[in-house]
Amino acid sequence: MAGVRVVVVDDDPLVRAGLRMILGGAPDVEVVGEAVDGQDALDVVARELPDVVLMDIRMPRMDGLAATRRLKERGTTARIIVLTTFDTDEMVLTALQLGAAGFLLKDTAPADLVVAVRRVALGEPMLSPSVTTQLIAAVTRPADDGRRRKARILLARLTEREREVADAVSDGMTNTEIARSLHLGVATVKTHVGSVFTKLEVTNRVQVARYVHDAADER
Amino acid sequence: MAGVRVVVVDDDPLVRAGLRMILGGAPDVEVVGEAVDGQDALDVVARELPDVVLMDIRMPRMDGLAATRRLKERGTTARIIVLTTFDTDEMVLTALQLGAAGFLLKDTAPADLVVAVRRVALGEPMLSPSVTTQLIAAVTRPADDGRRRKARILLARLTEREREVADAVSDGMTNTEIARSLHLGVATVKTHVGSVFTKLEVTNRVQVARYVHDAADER
DNA sequence: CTCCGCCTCCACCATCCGGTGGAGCCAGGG
DNA sequence: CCCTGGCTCCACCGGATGGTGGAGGCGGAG
Repeated sequence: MAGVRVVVVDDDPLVRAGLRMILGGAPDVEVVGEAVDGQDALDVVARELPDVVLMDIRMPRMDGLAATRRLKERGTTARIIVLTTFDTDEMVLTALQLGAAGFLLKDTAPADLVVAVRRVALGEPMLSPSVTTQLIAAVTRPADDGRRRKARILLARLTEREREVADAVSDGMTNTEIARSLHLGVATVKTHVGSVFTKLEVTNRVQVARYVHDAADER
Repeated sequence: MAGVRVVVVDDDPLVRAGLRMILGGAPDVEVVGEAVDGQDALDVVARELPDVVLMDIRMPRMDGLAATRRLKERGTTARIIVLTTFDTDEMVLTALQLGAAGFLLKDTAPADLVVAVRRVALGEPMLSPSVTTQLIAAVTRPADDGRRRKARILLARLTEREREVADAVSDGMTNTEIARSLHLGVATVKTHVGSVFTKLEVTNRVQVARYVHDAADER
């Protein structure tokens, strides 16, 4: 194999030159093209069919995320590494959802950049540590946020039976259906539903459903 | 600084020896203790107060995930790297939610293992490529799963007004409240609620709330 | 043993819901 | 110009819901 073919996309000539120099130092990597914005990138990638694209985000005309989307829509085989100075949560998630294979900060060490290009060319992902941290936060955070905890606490005050009834209620069952399904009298169900309302401090069953769902959605 | 202090936890003596040898090759890393299972690990970590713990998952008595949870509960300052042969989605997410700083497969190259220990000691995360891939999948996937899409499609059939009413319904409001809040007659609200039921193919408002919630929870 | 909490049920009643079958108004498209 | 679809409202009805007060059984804590 002739090495990894790379296209560099950045509106700053200095950055392009720097990347060219860094990547040029690796014998198995070859920079086969440059683009100055997203629009340009579409053409260059179409012409050069590179293995990897190093894509800046902030660029005139078309930004890196939009360009990534377009490339993916066109079914490009090139793996895309997003390369930027800033790493907001939103950008990270957006880029990855668009199918970016890597997300690196511009403070990445030259050696790591080369490693990233090689790894991504092999189909592996490569993220900067802080990006990984954000990603971990993204899957960890939802595990315990505000109203979730409140819902848990309130639901914990329910007795076993009440909880069963509350679950049934939030499945959209009527009292009669619940009675049948739990082998109870309708009167009993109504009693339980009543105490659920009191304990959760609500006045109708839709609100019960909200609490149960909030407390539930385990991920 | 005297180097990174590491405790190795694995029930297999061969694995422990191997790790000791790999890490021993690095002058700035020192293996200060070993444990043969999770229970043991708690003691050793409490005694040695290491910077980093290399934790196997499959172990007798107490597995690595449980041990990680316990350590975190006790407010340990040690960063934990989970080290295992297998990487099921579930384990990865669980470990990270428990606060593991790293998740490495046992096929990791010795050099990378040392790098991981150093990076984790500095507070950065370190994941094997395949683990990173899973993590990306985990944050990308929820963007469109089964009943979510169905809910979206059904809700799309609602008119503007009906959608407003549906939202109000799933906030737990009564028809009268909705009427007031949207400056409508109660009769109108009832009409809208009726068509919402028809279009969503449900028979009561709790089920409407389910659809709206399913379609909603953007992440 | 007695009290307390939970579970089970009852009756009564006002209100809310959900279903049905209308009707008038308006804007956009054929 | 008429038809369609969305929005607004009306009346009527049976059944479901939510609120109140009460009662008996049962098991555990004091």
